[in-house]
Amino acid sequence: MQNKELPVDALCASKSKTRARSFHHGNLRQELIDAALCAPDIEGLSLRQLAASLGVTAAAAYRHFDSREGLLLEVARIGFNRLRQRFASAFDITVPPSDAKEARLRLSRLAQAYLQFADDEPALWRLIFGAQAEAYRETIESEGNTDSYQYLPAALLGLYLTGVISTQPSERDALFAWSAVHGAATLRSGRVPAALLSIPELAHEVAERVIRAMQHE
Amino acid sequence: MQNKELPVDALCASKSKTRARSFHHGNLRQELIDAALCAPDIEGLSLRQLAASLGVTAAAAYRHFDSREGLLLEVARIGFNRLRQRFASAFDITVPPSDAKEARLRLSRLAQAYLQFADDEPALWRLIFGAQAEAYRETIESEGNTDSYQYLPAALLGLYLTGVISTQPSERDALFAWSAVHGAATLRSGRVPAALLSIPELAHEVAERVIRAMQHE
DNA sequence: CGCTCAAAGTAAACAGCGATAACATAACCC
DNA sequence: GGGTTATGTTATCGCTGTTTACTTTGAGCG
Repeated sequence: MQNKELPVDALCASKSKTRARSFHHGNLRQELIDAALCAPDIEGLSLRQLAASLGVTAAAAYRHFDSREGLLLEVARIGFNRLRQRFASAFDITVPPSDAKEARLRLSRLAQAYLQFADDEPALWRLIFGAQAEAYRETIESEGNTDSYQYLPAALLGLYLTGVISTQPSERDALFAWSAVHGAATLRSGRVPAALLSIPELAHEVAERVIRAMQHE
Repeated sequence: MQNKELPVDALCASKSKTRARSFHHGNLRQELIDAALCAPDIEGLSLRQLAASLGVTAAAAYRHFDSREGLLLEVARIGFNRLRQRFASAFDITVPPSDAKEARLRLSRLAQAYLQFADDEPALWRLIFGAQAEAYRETIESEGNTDSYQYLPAALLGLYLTGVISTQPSERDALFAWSAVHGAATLRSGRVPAALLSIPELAHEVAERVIRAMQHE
């Protein structure tokens, strides 16, 4: 697992590196992935066009990937990693929240990470939560990459430990919270034009509503 | 607009009608739509295979549709209509809810309609809420088919009128409710294996949580 | 009844796609 | 340097959506 991703930089702009390598491309595998990451519609991209844009034949790609789906799987892997990194930036999961205010903030920041990811990288978002999402998810989870699922339960538990909610959060609580945030991201991407709220505002609102829904009587 | 849909019958099973029409098929347009409705993956279906399954050349389909997308648009139209019919069956929008209990039930039944549609017709669900959803939605809404959007605001207003919630529901309330239900449907289809709750139970839970989230202090 | 004509099918072709096989080149290692 | 291997290319296959030109059918009408 060689994570060369580095920052979420905008290397998407630079079309050709104008390096003009003679025969061996030198870095084709990574550049195919990078180019795919930049595509406006990752699921719908053409392997031939992608290869051609790197000045290479389509067949060359098959030295590095079993199939088109194999490339997309690799891209999806990066997508999941980027989302996980955003979760990790939302709050430090290893230390408990100091007080109720911070516990609330954690949930809000988690929602914000989710929404911002969908907004910043819509193509990647559609890839990993779109039609083929299940296949990618299964494959990638089977490789042990499941720690993304820790953050939401941890955030909810923090609410309980700081007294924001009075009962221990259940799996159904987590599922509802996830539903609300995921639905908000889906609706925001495309459906609602230009959006009523900014992403931080929306994240805050969704988080507060989810918390309120957990405060039984 | 000739709505021949009729019931959501299981005509999907019958492969060939064994009618053996000589040259003119007689009903090709409708049968193409019907066959597409039965496909396990509508977005990914092949026009050639679809035509062949009806004993007809692919080019014949172009007598009835501009393109493959044109056919899918027609299928999406039916999808939106079926969803709207399910909404209409959830409650009678022309009469206000009699009491608080019925107002709550209305929201729950609306959520159930949404979830049941996603569960009963997953391919159709993916088509109208999937990758190309925006395009279909825009086209179909521009034809005036927007009354599906009345039900959720109406249900929320009913909650206000019967005193379940104390403030008039805003557009953001509706957006959150929609997010929660849509997210639940998305997560349920595929992600959560076999599901923790039955659809009516899930619908009830989501509705109650959404209501609770609207009951500010 | 027979003529006409438009509607609705066919067959053949095109470009583009993913994928494979056979071949060519370049780099690396001893 | 020479053989091996990694990594390219070219050619080809079957499939796709789509268009063109042709053919068949059925319905209207004098």
